[in-house]
Order: sequence, then C-alpha cells, then structure tokens
Amino acid sequence: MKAHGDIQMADTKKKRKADEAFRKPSDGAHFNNPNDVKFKNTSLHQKAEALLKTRQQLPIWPHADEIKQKVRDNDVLLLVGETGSGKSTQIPQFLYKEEICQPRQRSGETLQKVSKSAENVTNGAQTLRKAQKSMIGGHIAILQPRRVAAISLAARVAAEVGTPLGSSSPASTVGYSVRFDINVSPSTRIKFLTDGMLLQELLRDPWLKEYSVVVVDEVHERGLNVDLVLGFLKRIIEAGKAGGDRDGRSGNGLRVVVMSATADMGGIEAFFARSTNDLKQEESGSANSTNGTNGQVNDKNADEWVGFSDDEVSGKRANRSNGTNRQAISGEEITVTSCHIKGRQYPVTIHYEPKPAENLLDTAMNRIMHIHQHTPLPGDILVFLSGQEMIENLESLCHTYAQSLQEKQLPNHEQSGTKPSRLQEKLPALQILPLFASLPTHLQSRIFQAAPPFTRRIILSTNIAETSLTVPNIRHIIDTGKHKSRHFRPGLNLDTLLSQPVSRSSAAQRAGRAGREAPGTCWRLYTQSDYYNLEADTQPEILQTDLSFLVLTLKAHSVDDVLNFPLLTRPPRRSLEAALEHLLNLDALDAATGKITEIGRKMSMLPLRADLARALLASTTAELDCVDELVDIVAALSLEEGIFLPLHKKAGDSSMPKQGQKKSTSELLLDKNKAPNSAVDDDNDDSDTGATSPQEQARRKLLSRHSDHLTLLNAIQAYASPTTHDRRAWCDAHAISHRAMSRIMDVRKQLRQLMSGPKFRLGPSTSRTASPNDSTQNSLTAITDPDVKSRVLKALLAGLWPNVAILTTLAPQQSGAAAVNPNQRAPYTTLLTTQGIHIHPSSTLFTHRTVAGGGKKEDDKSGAKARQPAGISSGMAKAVIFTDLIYTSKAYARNVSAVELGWVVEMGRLS
DNA sequence: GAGCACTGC
Repeated sequence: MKAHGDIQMADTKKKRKADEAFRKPSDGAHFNNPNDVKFKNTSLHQKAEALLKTRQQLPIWPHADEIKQKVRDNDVLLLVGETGSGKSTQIPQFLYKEEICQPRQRSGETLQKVSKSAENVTNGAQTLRKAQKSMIGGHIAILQPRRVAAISLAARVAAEVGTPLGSSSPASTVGYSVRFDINVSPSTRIKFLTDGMLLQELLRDPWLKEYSVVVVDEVHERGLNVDLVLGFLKRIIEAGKAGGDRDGRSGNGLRVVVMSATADMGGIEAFFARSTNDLKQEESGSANSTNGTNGQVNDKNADEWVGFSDDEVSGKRANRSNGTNRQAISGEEITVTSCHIKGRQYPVTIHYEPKPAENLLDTAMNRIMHIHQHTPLPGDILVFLSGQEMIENLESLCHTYAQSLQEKQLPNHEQSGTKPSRLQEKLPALQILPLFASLPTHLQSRIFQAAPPFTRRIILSTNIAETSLTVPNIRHIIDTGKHKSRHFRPGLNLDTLLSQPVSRSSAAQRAGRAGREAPGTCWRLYTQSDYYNLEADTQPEILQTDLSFLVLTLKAHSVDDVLNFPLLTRPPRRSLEAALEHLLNLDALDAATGKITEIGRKMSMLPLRADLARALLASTTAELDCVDELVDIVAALSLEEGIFLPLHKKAGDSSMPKQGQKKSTSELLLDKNKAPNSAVDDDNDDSDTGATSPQEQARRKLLSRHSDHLTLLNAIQAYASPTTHDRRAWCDAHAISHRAMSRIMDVRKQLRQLMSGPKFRLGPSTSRTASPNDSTQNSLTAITDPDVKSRVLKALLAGLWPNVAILTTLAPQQSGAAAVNPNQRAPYTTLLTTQGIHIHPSSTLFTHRTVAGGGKKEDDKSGAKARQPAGISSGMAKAVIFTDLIYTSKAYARNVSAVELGWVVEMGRLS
C-alpha cells in the first residue's frame, strides 16, 4: 500500500490521538514474549483478522514464498513493485518471522533459546537483558524518504499485525523512528524509519548489528540519503563476505531488499554485484564523465558513457556480465536477485499536443474547458504546473471561466425562457483548488474534502502531488511537463532554481495519478516527439546538490578516501572538491591530512547544514558566548520556509489573504531610510507610527534593520517568551506563520538538548550554557545590546564567512557579476568567488529608496539620491553575510546581515 | 530592483 500522504498525520496532536487509539486496548498487558498468543489483544487481533482478507487481495500476496526464499538465498533482493502492489506493508510482514530474522547471540543461539535457559538462573532477567544487548539482528528496518510515509505505514502495518503501535505497549511489534518522534518499544521487530534516521544510527553502530534485514523503499526517487545508505549497506555486506568477523556480526550477514516502483534496476544490480575494487577501476577510467553513473548494464545507458568508443563500451559491458569470475575483496561475491510484482492500476490513456503549445497557460485552460464540457462526473482534474506563480495565474483564468459558465446558464434560463443547450444545462459547477508546499495546511487539506454536489474539482498543483500527496477522485491529468528544480553550481557556489522539463519517469508518475480509482486520461501539453526527447529519469540528488553534507558524513565514518567510496552514481569530481574546500574553510577537515577534525566531528552530529553547525559551535566559545541566540537563529534558518506571512492592508484583518490576491512580503520592509553607520548601531524602529496597520506596527517592533538574522532572533524570542501566553494569537497579530514557528520550536528544543551537554562546547567552559528547556529569560522587546548583537553576528560569521559580499563599488573590478547577467549590475560582490549578487526582496536590507527614479512610497524623499548607479545607494552596508544564494531571475542572497569587514579580518579569514 | 519545486537529520 502506498502511503496516502496524509496531511493530518503531520499534525502531532492528531497523531497522538491515533497512537492512543492503539494504546487503549493494550492497557493491562504485562511484558513478556510479545509473540505469545495470550498477550495479543483480542480486539486488535480481530481487526487484524479482518484486514487479512484485504491483504490477501494484494498483488504481492501470492509471491510471499518466492520472496522469502529469495531473501534466504541471497544477500540482496531487488524488488520492482508497481503502484498498489502492497510491497511497503507486506514485505516486512513476510520476513519478520523467518529464521534469518531472529535475533542471535554471537554463538549463533536465538533469543528464544537464551530466554529459556535464563528461566533456570537466579538472576535470569539480568542475563536476558545482557543477552539482548549483545544480540545481533532481530529487527527489520524499512526506510522511507518521508516522515509521513514512515509514520502512516507503521500505523497500517501495526494494525495488520494486530499489535499496538510503537512504545505504547510492550506487546508492540511495529514501531517507527523519525526526527522528533522515536516510537519503538523493546519488543519492536519491524521498524519504519526515514533514511536520515538510519544514517544517524549508522554513526553509532557502523555495522547495523541491530538489524537482520534493511529494506530500502522508493529508491527510484534517488535522494542523497538513500545513495549514502546504499554505499554503507554494500560495505557491510562486503565486510561480512570477507569473513573473520570484520563486520562484527559474527557471520550473521545483513540482508538487503531494495524496492522501486520503476523497472530500471540494472544500475543497482550492477552496483551491488561488482566489488568495490571493480568500481574503483571503472571510476578512474571514466573520470571525464560528467554524470558517470556506475553500474549501468542496459544498452541504452551504456551508450551514454562519455569518453568511450563503442568498442570500449561493449568491452565494459562484457566485463560486467562476466560475473562468475568476479571476486569481492577477499570472500565470495555478493549475490543479487530480483523480483517483479505487477501493480494494481487502471489504464490511463495518454494524449499529446499535435504541435508545441505557444502558451502553456492558455493551452491548459483550453484542456480544462474541453474535459469539463465533454466528460461526465465523477472525475476531478489535476493539473501539474511548475510553481506558485503559474498556479496563481491559471487559477485566475479558471475563476473567470467558472464565472462565465454561471452567467451563461442562469440568466438565459430564467429570463428569456429559451431552453439552454443540453450541455450547458448539464454542466457542473467548478471548484478550483491550488496546491503547493508553502500553502497553509488548512488550505492544503481542502483536497481531501468532498466536493459540493454536482461540482467538478480542478486541482492546480506543483509536483507535491506527484509523490508526497495523493489527491482523491482524480480521473484527468493535465501535465505541462514542467517543474522547478534546484541545481548547485559548485564553481559559483550558488543554487539555481529554474523551471525545467520533467523526465519521462516523472511524466509517467504524473499520468499514473489518474488511474488510482478508475480508468483515466492524461493530457500532456507537449508533443510526442518532445516526450521522447525528455531525459529518461530525473537526475539523482547527488548530482545536483551541495555535497558538504555527504563528504562530512563520510569523513565522520572514517571514510577518508571519499573519491572511492562506492556510490551508485558518482558525483562530478568538481562538486566533491568544492565540498572538501568548503569543509576545510569551516575547520571541519584537517588541511594536511584531510581527516575530520574535532570540530568536524561535532558538526556531523548536529542536525544542521555544515556552515550553520559551524556557527553554532562558534557561539559556545568563551569569547562569543551566545549559544541560546545562535540556537534560535540557526533553528529558523534550517527551516526552508520563511516565518513572515504577507501583511494585510486592513487593520485587524487576521484571516488568510484571498485567493488570487498578489502577495507581497516586501511590505514587511518598512521605512528603512536611515543609513547605517556601523553594522550594530541600528534600532528597532518603532518611532514611526504613521498610517500603518496594527500588524505592521507589531511587526516593526521585531525588525532589526540591518540584519535578517537578528530580526529572526527577535521574532523567536518574543514568540517563545513566557510572557507570550497565547502564541497563536501572537502569530496572528504579527502576521507570522504559526506552522513555521512551531516547527522552529521543535528544532530549537532538539538543538538546546544537544547543546546543553558538555559534548559540543568548544574551548574552555563558558559562563553560560544553553538551557535545555523551552523558557527564555529574555523580555518581549527586541535585542538592543550592541555587544550581544556583534557577538551573535561574529558567531554567524564563523560559519558564513565564505558568504561575505561587499559593495560592488568597493570590490575589485573583475567582478563575476557579468558572468551571470551582463545587463544588470549587482550591488554586492562576493569576496571568495567575485560573484555579483542582489539582495532578495524579502530581506530587511532590501530597500525601496535606492531605486533610481524614486520608490513607490509617497514619503520617499530619496529623489536626490536617484542618480546613484542602479541598485547602489550610499546608505547601503559596506559588507554583508548571507545564508543562501539562489539564482532565479538574478543571483539573490537571502537572509542577509550587515557585518563589519574588520571582523572578517579579525578572525584571520581574510588579509 | 521584486519572489521559493520537494524532501531529511
């Protein structure tokens, strides 16, 4: 069963309720062997019996014996399970009672035997506990790429097994482990966890001794974490094969099941089947390959190898298929087998445009009208678009259309008495629902509510509906073939976020969303030949992201030779080198040996980006001494979404903005006309009480004019202050996202707990330590002490100093600004990469008054200064640090703070 | 001078 991306499950309170539902019947059960029948709760048991009938209908059910046998006989099973096959819920249930999944002592005895003999000993319980600790295996891990999937699958499987979920009862067999929420009991056998959680466990236990089987689900999504995990799993299996207890598992080899919804598993098969030594050789041969994917065995992919003649490619292929002579490092080779399960999908008819669409929005609108006028209900329409902007544009077109339908039908009918055409008479009403990640939860969840009678729903969505959410009642898909994707450019040290064509597998996934409940149709707004020109698969994340995290994780696992770690897809050498350099800049690696430093090790244990982790560590020194402040800032920065909602014009209006209303977060940026004399002399400007809404005035109190980071700090401290009794009301009053704030509080709590221990402190002990609890001694008003401000900014600088930019007018003239956009002169230039950058409009440092020709505000008196070069103002800070650099229409720096250049020099970073 | 696809620790 595919997890229905249940938004509600993300809501902690609701989830708790769900947990309690499981918890209740188990009250009174006392701990013993959970497999013992007498401890199975009757009502849970009955429910499980009822669910069994459904399970037996699943396409995977008849393959149970085959799958068990294959897992017994092989190290790795590759399982292609199409949508609706039931793989994620049934595989762990097939396996957990198998002999190979029983926990064993090093001697090879199973736990049952040990516990039997323990009964005859005086301190039996202690013996048993000790035995349990030294046990190998016994657990099955099922890795999921998303938290909601891990939690909802665990709930479902617990119900099917008939035992309570997680830590609620000692009789539980199924649990889950995701960030902020570890829900397992000592008796847990089946554990659903996010891939990131397993990486954390790998740091503590490199050989995963707790597990007999690791099931990696949804590999086709190819997230960075999954690629890392696959590399570690391969190493564990290889070490086991080499013998001599090199893996510390005493010959109890780890079994791996890799599951994917798409058929192309050739690459993964070759990845496991070839020894790491073979991989090394091939990599050195393919050093020129820009996207050198290892282990591609089918012809199509083999031809894509760059830098080889046909002969060389076919030679390689011959080598790969000649598997019988291959040897792993010193033992036997890894055995890999596979299994294909058909899914349960209704057929979806695909339509293409006869010629390329001139205007995607118009074409989409025409399609919507055509479907609406020619197909009967039921059958909602799901439109895939690239982003929020496109969604909002199509949304207003749809509203116009919906209105015209109503106007056409009603007056004709009532006034003239003439009979409307049959189609008009029958045409249902329309309900238009936008759907994207940053949409508030209550608006997102409207897709799960039933439509009013005789109404067709049109859902306008980003690719959030491609994997993360399942929209019910969809029978028609309109696919623009576009999505926005993020690519890291190591040379420029920036991310691009641009609209791009989807891959064929992504297009297939989108089309499949029409066939969940009945036969469907998919209208692709591009030609068939366009389709065949698309990339076969979406690029794995490892090829398009900053690899600092990957490199630091490997180094923390003592993988010093990062270039030769077995990876399914080899990242470009340039990306790896950029990551190594970045980590050297952050003191995480030793410049001479390349090994991880003490600082680096601490960084790797923090759930943060490398640079933010470095900044947080810097705040623990006696000199800077501002842990609490940095925890707050870093918690906010680690959240992708901003906390500030658009301000409402009307005073006292705290409802959400209307659909289609143009949102403008720049309204946050009020009256910033005063020029800074230094980076820390700014006030929180509450002097101007002009014609502003209460929200504007409230928010102004939080504003730190020259620092987005300090503004975030002000907001969090005010929100978390014990004097703020109603936090939701406080959010409404300040137009701040309550969802974002409560997520920040989760991260903050986690970070405070980590930082309260001595483990993370740098240097001699400081006068202050982070307080692990949620309370804060700070008052409601914003930070005003310039000394605290400068210490906070200096701590940030320790992590963000590679992101220092200075006014272009002060920079050396070889500015790289021209490299990105020759027509626009960037106000700032980075010091390290001489890259021209612009301040993002959401920043408090983004000011209207520097616009040539005057700003929009009437009270703008900056006309005299309008002769400055475009984008440059005498009032602008000389030097800034920024957290993110994203190229959309320009290179935009987000989350910016003014700093004094002297600080950078002071820290010995620049001469 | 004007904007952020989606995950995860």
